[in-house]
Amino acid sequence: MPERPKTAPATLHDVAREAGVSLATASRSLNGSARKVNDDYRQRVHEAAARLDYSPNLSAQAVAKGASSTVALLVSNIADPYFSSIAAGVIRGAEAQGLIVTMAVTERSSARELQLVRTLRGQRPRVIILTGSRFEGPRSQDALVAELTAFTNTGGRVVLISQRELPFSAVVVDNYAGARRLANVLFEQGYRRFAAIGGDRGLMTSGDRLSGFADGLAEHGIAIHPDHITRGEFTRDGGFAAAQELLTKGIEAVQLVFAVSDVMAVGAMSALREGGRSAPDSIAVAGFDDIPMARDVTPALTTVNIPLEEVGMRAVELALSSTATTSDSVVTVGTRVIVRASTPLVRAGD
Amino acid sequence: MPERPKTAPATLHDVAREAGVSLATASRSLNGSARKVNDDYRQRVHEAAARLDYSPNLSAQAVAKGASSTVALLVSNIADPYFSSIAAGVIRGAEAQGLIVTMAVTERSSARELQLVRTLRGQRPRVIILTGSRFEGPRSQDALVAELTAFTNTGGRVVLISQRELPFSAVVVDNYAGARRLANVLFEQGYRRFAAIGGDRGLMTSGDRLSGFADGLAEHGIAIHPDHITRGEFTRDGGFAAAQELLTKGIEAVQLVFAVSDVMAVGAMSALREGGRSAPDSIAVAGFDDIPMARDVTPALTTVNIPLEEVGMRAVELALSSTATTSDSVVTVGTRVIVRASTPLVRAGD
DNA sequence: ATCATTTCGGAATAGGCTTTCCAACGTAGA
DNA sequence: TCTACGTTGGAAAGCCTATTCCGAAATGAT
Repeated sequence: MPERPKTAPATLHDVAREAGVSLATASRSLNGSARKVNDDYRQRVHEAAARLDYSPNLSAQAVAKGASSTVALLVSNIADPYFSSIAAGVIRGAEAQGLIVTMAVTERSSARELQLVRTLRGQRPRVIILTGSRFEGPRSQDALVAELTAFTNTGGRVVLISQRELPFSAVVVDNYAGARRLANVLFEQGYRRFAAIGGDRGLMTSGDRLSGFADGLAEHGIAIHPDHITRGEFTRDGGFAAAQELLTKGIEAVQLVFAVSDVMAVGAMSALREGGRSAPDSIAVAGFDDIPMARDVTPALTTVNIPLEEVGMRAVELALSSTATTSDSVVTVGTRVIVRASTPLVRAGD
Repeated sequence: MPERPKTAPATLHDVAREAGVSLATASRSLNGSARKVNDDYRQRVHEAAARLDYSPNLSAQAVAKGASSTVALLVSNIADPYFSSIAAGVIRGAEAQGLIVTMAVTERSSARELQLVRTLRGQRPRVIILTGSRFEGPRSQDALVAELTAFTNTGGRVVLISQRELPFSAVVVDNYAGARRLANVLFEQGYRRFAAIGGDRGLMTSGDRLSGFADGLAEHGIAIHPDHITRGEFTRDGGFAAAQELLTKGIEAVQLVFAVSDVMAVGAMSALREGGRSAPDSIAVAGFDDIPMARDVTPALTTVNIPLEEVGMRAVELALSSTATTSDSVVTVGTRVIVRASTPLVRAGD
């Protein structure tokens, strides 16, 4: 039978009184303090705590200790499978260390991102993890860097995911190499004439994947015609629109469309289908990320696997590892080309 | 140029000293206090704060005010699009109220759920939101109810999503009615012979949808043969396995498979395809939830739309609305049948 | 010009917890 | 039996902020 305190939560003070011990003893009993307390007392305190439904006030603990037990995570859009997979990894990694995750979404706005970092910093989290690729360009990030630096100066850790340009630790994906290898694999499957769908100009992830892909093709003396590269938002709808644009421009001769992310590839496949060029029969499509959904669309999507959940876990580990204390370190996770039904072998003479 | 405090974050005290005012004045200047402070002072304080990279300590504020500014959200699995869409809504709703969201994942384990509620309660969040349907059954939830009751007794708000059995406020989806309507629509499209895939027995969401569907068919004198109902985990793989089981049992005559969730339906489509019964030509498939992905699979999935993001927002609003203070209230959100390519019209005589 | 009000800065207290410091106790060694 | 030392409980200080309570200054009215 739980009590009915009606109003204020039980405090440690209440527990101490109920157990007939001092505050200090109660505190030492209920958390793993360095000092021992007599088993009799321990027990009395625990019983009293149970009786009062006591739950330690984490905020008060944070104030007293000067360190909270949270990890702050910023994502562009939690409903996007790319980010939600990373978030799952972050949550798992944090939990392994007994930390709680607080999350905020930036909606891909730098202004919001800055604002959120400001707010989140107030939580005094142990770590702030930023995902979602930044825009290139010199000055655009100054305020953010200043804010993050202030945070690290006071003992906080910052980890960037998939972003190496800012002076902080990072978990990065070798987008360039992955895309390059993808291009090679596709060439070997017989593809020769390509189109590409990128993210907004200046988005680094998109840029790296695009140039990796282009360089991979260049190894075989192939170039993508500039008219066959379109750009859109880094979303399903962005991919849809970009593919429509390709159709308008005319891609009759094109055999395969490479989209720089799976969500864009999925949108593109829908647009292509509506435009009468269904994959895989009329045109092939490849993506990047290997989000869970890539397996289940029809045709299943050829893509470059990133161990998304591992990326999230690694970010937490990196932040908390001692080496990260002294200097910024970068962990690179590998990628793997995954060939599925969306890019069948090209018949000779096609 | 940010300072280099090297160690401890600047405190309000530091700001006050730097600005040459009292602690009280600094506090009143930096947050929207009820009392006014002279513009000169305000300015001085703000400048000092900027100079010191001051960021208010949210934990300390929470202790001083006796109320934190966080919302705690529990989901089964954040990588599942159903939950990540709801989470997006919760985050948006919380942000509208200036609240921060902390998230934890239960992995569908009651034990973990209880444990997490205990931990989260320590945050003294304004609201705890639980998603993921509970299992039916009398006593299994006692400990959880006790914990949540202790929380509400001390002024916290609890909101359940898609769950009406526990004595707390809830945002519920009319699963029964939606499934029933779906059955009617499918009947009108000409379907007569059905199979169904459910979640684990005892999972309420699954049960409601299954019985709604069955009742909808019963209105037209149709029943599903017991052999044509299988169950699996509430995941993509669960749907895959359940569909395989259906194939084994033999569903030659079946025209349409209804899965109680879209993720299961997606898994089922894959299994059916592998088994030589591709949708929509060889068999039709319908799901429930209308996750974003439902649009993009091929064939696009007929399903019952739930405004997932709205559900999340509503949960926050409900928790914070004054009416919820006095008694537990239930908000029901409507559903809408969405017909897509996975359930084409049945040719007469088929 | 005087008195009643209002305005607003500052000192002090509260809030829940951790931790340092002190003192009392018990044990062991001589 | 006496001293030295390690244990362990308790009192109190400290963490950072909000807010109450005072008092002084400024304002307005008569």
